[in-house]
Amino acid sequence: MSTGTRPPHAAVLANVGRHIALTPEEQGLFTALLVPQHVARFGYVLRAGQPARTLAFVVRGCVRTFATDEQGREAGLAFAWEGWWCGDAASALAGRPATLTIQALEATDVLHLSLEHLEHLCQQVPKFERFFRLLFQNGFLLAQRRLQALLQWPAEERYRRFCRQYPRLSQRVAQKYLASYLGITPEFLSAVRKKQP
Amino acid sequence: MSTGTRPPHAAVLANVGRHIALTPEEQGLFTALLVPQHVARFGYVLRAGQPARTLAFVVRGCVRTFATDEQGREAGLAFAWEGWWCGDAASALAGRPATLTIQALEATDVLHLSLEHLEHLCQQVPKFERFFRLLFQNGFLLAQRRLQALLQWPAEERYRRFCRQYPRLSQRVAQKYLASYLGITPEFLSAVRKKQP
DNA sequence: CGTCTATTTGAATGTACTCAAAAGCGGTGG
DNA sequence: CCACCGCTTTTGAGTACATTCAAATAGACG
Repeated sequence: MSTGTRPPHAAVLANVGRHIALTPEEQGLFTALLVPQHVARFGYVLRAGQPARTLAFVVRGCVRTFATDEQGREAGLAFAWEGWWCGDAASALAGRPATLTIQALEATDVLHLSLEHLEHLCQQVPKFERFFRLLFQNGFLLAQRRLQALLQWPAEERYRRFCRQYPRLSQRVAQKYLASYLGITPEFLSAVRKKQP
Repeated sequence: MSTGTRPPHAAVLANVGRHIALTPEEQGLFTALLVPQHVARFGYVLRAGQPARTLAFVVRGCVRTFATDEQGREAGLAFAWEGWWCGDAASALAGRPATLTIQALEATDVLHLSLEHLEHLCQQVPKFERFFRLLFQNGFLLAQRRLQALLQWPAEERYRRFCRQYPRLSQRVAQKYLASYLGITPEFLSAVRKKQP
């Protein structure tokens, strides 16, 4: 008879388990390092200027990662929802304050893993090197596909492809955030949508 | 008294050595897996449609990696010169034919490491997991910075920043390839340059 | 020196942006 | 549960940034 409550780390263990097999002890080692955080809608998982020390796994909810330039313009870099990782890895690795902001678009629960803990973990359980290799490898591949999209397709095509690739997400987040991710203005996205419903 | 010829794998060992320390035996294991290739100017390290099985380290010369769309438009994704790695990792990992093309811009020497060998190597010498984690991590960070550039800066600004960041490279490669990398036409790059010499 | 390709130049065009205002929609409180 | 308020989306006019096409010039390499 189930209690009805899922073990709090089941989702992240499933995520890790997709790439490496862990013993129960290793699972314990790992989950002991995770720090849960609840973030209200429109709250922040990370703000530019604050110390960036962690990668965060989204257990529930949805966030967007963006960069803000001097004129206050926002460039949407990524979305992350249940089962995805987010973070300002560049700043965390360099030991510098965050340059990126991570904002919750819904009530969101995340698990933080600090980079110090990550390094420890990799030394104690070398399998984790592999996991994070695959994680960054995947992030790299996704970023490269997005580069290609920005370089060679017009806005309308980028929008259509995004909707095909992430149909759920395109319904889930407000259009202004989609526009920022696609590299266009909300007004122009609206015009694009009128043509392609 | 030196022979005047540098050991053929010195450059790649130095590159790996920046992140992990190898014993002489481990160095031997690694270099035994590398397959050298010489590519003439405007020859190809990899062509779209061919099997993509390797990552390649540039010992000498300079290459560009680009994607070609249905209309034949090229999107410059990366340059690689002495001391950098290149490859179509996405295709190689998926076991599918290359979608990217890697073209030599000068007479170039590369060392190929197949992904099968990479996996073997990681199992025999787990330190290599770490090396490739850091390699992909770095690639991810660079790709993310480029995304930000494309999303929030106009062409002129992207060009100026590129010249500041890679002054040598901006002299080394033809402008048409630079333009493709910056996401603009050669004609417009020419106009931008007239204003900012 | 001659050929071939890269770069420059200019005019016409198109794609996407800015600014302003109206319409729509959703979350919140009454 | 409904109505209101505020934010998001839509609409439209005017503009800017970047492209396309064509042709002239400059540079590189054999």
